[in-house]
This record gives sequence, C-alpha cells and structure tokens, in this order.
Amino acid sequence: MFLYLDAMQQLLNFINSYTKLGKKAETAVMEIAKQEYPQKNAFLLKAGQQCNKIWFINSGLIRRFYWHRNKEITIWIYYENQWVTSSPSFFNREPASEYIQACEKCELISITREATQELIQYPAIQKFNTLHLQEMLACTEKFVQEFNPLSAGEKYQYLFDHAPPIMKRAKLGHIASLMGVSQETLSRIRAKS
Amino acid sequence: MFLYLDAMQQLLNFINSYTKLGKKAETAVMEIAKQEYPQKNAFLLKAGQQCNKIWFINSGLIRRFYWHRNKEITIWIYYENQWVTSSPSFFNREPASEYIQACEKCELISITREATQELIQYPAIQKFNTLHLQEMLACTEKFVQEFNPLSAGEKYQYLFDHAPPIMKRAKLGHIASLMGVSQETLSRIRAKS
DNA sequence: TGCCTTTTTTGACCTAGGTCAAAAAATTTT
DNA sequence: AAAATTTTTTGACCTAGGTCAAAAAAGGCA
Repeated sequence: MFLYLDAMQQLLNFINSYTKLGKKAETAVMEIAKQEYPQKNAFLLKAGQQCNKIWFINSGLIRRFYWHRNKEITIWIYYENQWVTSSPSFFNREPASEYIQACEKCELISITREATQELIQYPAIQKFNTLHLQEMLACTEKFVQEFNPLSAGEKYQYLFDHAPPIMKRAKLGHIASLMGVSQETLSRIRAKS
Repeated sequence: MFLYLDAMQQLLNFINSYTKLGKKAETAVMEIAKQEYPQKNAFLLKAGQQCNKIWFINSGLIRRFYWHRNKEITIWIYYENQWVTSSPSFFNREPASEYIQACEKCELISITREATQELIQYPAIQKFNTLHLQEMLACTEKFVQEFNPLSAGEKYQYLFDHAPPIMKRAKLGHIASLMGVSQETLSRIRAKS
C-alpha cells in the first residue's frame, strides 16, 4: 500500500512538472491508472496485437523491437520516468509491428486508451497531453537529426551522454541494434574507449 | 481575391478531414492565418533564428536542412497539404539548428505561435491539434523504423512508393542527403532502375 | 563449487557505399 | 542562340563497418 501511493505520486509529479493538476484531476488519474509488475523478459506487447495501453515506468528497463530479415532491431529502450507505447498502434488502432519487452523486473503504471479519453476531459490533463506530445515530437526529430550522421564511435559516445541508463543497464546486443551497428563493432568500440 | 479564398479553403479542408470545425472556428482560422509567396530558393528560416511560425503548403516544395561537417543534410522535403516548421525551435522556443528553404516558388499559409494559442481555445481546433500531433508522431516513428534498415536501393524504392512528389520534383543531391547516401551512389542506383 | 547457458570479445576476411576527379548533360543568363 | 553555371553521371580507388567462426568471460543454477 505504501509502495502503491509512492508509484502514483511519481506519476503525478511527472505530470505536474508540465502543468499543475487540480485535486479532482489528480484523483481521476489515481483511480483510472493501474499498476503492473512484469518480470524480466515478460512481453507487454507482441507484434500483431493492438496496443491499447500506454505505460509509465516507475522503475525498470523496457525495450521495443521488431524483426527485420531474421534480425531483431531495437527501436528504443526506455527507463524510469518515461512513457512507453507503440505509437502507431496506439494512436491509429492498428496491429503493432513490434514487440515491447521488459529487460528487467519492472514497476509500471498503465493507462488504457479509453482511460486516456476520460482523463483528457480535464483541461489540465489535455494541456499536459499537448505539451508532452509536442516534446516527444521535437525530441524524436532532434535525436534522429543529431544521431544519424554520426560514425559508430560517435553514436556510442552520444548515447552515453544522452541516455546513460541504457548504456549502463542494457545488454550489448540490444544497444548495438539500437545504434544500427553489429554487436562485434560495438564490442570493438568499447574495447578502445 | 479568388486565389486567396481558394488557398484558405484548402487549409480548412485539411483540418476538417480530422474533425469538423464550426463556423466560428473556421472564421477564426481565416482571420488569423496569413498567406506567403516565397520565391524559389527563398529562406523561410535560417539556423540561429527562432522559428515562430508553422506553414501550411498550398503548393510548392520546401526543404529543411542543416550543416554537418561542411555538408548539407536534408531532414525532410515537404509538399502540398503538409505542414512545415522546425519542431524543436517552434515548440521549445529555442534557436533553430536548421534552415527551411523553398525549392520551388510556393504558395503558403502561415500561422504564428501566438495565433495557434488563440486558435486552440476552440475545442474543435484543440482536437484537430491533438490528432495531428499524434499522427505526426506515429508517422515519424514508423518512417524511421521502416526506412533505416533498408539498403540504399531499397530506400530509393521506398521513397518512390511513399513520397513520389519528392522523388519527381526535388533535385538529386537533396534526395541523396535525405536518404543518407552520397549523390554518386544515388545516381548509380537511378541508372539501374 | 562446478556445470551449463548466455553474452561478449577477438581475428580473418569481405562488401556496400564513400571519396575524388573529370566528363557530360541540363539549366539559366546574357 | 551562345556562354556560363549548375546538376548529374561515370570511372577508379578506398574504407568503415559487416559477416562468419571460434575463444573467452560472465551469469545462473543445482
């Protein structure tokens, strides 16, 4: 019970850092959001399923990946205080082309699509949603822009500077595919640094 | 005057395809939006400036690019019925790291950041904004995901299938840098197809 | 503690696509 | 229409990072 309140408070703090929610909105969030505790390697979503939730990460590491020609390609790895979902599937209500899997034992809060529709009735939450979508769009663009033209070694350094939890906690193969290089290349880069 | 109404109608049609606007909201859009007619090669934005507008393209081709080690890197090329802005600069109110330039003589509608704040007061426009942000996010993710693992030749085909106006109207060097390959490589790919 | 499995490293070799330079073609300007 | 400029193509050569295979290390678990 103590842990429960704690996790919810972490989520509310996150939202409040964008816009202050009123008491009613906070209560609505707490009533509608559910906690989940996936074990290491558990799947939150598999390719072909429709993704009907977004997850907020209280603790743990989560990876999104898909298969391309007998190879896993990691889209991104998420950690504490970030949101995960399959955007194309969640927003367009289409089957996902990707898997979402826990890399570590996790503590999550999930909100269903219907629940988000409820919550968005609160103006403060609507505002949070808009700000957050804008930020995600700007970040995604910025990342793609800055990251793509780098050499393999520079990509390694970039991720260390911008997403240390990934580099410290994810396994080599996952990081390599996130960077778009082979595992062997990443191992060699690491040997030098 | 006829042209003017025509361009505005094109914008309203675009928005209405997401959610129907009421008469008042439509009027507000028409009063607040301004038309612009940049010549070929004109800059809408230069690196270092803050981007305080979004543009809707009635006609023409517009390119976003930045410099990386004495090389222009094209972020994306936009055309009819699309919106252009520097998302990081526009949303975060920071200096842009990129240029936005007309590749052709264009017919545009611009809306300032302040104007968007006015317009978003209308619930239908707020809804359009949310839907459009979601779509952009989902599209951006999907594109990066599908495009990145392809070989140079496959990227060429992918763009032909997904963005023909770019391939038909943009110049080779711009397309090459959008694809992340050298101009020579693109020329060779084209020679084969 | 020692066995078994998974992950990471190392080495030898290869290839997609890069670079540099010059010719050819297409556009623009006068 | 000719000259000047810009864009695209072609050829020769090179390199970052890929692949395949095997060894070494690290984690799990009985």
